[in-house]
Amino acid sequence: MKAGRHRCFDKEIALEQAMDVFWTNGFAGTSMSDLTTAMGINKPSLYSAFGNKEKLYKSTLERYVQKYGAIHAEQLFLEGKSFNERLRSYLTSIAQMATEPKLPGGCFVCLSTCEMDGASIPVDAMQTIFKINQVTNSSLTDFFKSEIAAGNVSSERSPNIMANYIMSLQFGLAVMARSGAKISELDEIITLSTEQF
Amino acid sequence: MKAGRHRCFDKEIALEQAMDVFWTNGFAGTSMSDLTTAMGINKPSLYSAFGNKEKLYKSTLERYVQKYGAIHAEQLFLEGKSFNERLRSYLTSIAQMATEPKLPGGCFVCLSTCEMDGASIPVDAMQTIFKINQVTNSSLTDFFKSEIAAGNVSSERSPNIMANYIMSLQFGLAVMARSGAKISELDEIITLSTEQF
DNA sequence: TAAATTTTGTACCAATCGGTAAGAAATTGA
DNA sequence: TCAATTTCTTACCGATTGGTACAAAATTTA
Repeated sequence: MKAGRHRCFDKEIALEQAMDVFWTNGFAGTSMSDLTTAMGINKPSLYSAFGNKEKLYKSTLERYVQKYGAIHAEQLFLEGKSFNERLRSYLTSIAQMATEPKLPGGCFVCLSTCEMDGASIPVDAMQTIFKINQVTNSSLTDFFKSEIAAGNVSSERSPNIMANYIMSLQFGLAVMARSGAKISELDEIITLSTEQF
Repeated sequence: MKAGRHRCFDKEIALEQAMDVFWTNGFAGTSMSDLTTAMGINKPSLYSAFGNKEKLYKSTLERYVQKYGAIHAEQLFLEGKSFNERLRSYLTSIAQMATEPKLPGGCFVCLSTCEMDGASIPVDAMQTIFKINQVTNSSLTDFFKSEIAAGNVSSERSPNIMANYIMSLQFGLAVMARSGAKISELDEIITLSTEQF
């Protein structure tokens, strides 16, 4: 055991609480006071445990991807389901998260991507967001490649174009959820948007 | 002619400059100094002409809808084009704006909608954004209703569901543009997303 | 128990936030 | 020319911003 006073809070729980604040208000809309209040700690404790506002932000983004990204991606590889069903499961998983009352509305990565263009987000954090989207895109592309190889989907469509289409769909669902769309409406959108597969 | 010193700046030009700043950085990410610098005026001139930060923000939103919304909507009613072509023209018009190098990335309304959930945007402004989306939705719904009545599209699909689908598509395209997607990629997404019509 | 180490709470820092008071400058109508 | 009116510039307001110095409190090792 290392010497010194013990930390009075759970670092993992505090990180998730910070994630909720950033997810709700965005980077620019979140103050350090908002964070310390939600996390139930003082500023020196926050800075000691997480660096600064930008580093904490990046940590919450990575946490978000790890906590939710994997769950959604799993739906693409469910056994005993058709290609179309798995695609819809993936989007439905995202739609459920985006409308879950216990969570902030929409998708944290989508919100962060929207904040990207301006000067309000530090360059380092922008690269983090950009990379997350890049990984999502290449994962989806790989998925469509293998599905084409397996003969589950027409080879006339480019895997990358399909990946781009699904990405814009999930972004779109997230924004719709942010503006108050119900899960039933998102389900209908998903059904309509995957008709051609 | 009214008495008193003349205004040294063009109110309409200043409003568009403010729009660009909000469109780039969002409401929370924009400071009054950002605005006065971009508009080339002093703070008292800004407050005298536009009220305060929130009122100016709402004015820029209304300006945005008036300046760009109409152009996009026109595409839906072009004569001599099929239903599918007109739908694609509508989305392409949005995609071109969202990727136009001279403009901030994406769509101002989409960005604002993403900022909605938190406490960073005043309630009054949130209602403005909500209303804009509501108008877009009902306009699209009306459009699909009349196209169904004209026999240009299957009556088996609900007009409102189609409107929701197109809205999430345009939001999705805007976010993709915000993260650096090229117009050629968005065009491919549009083609794929309108195949079923 | 004493020294070393770590976290805590308080109190503070310069800079910026949104917003305004007050007077100089410019323009009109009389 | 002179009062009335409007906008401009400067300088400022209290509050909040992100971030830190410092010492008390708590814990381990010796």
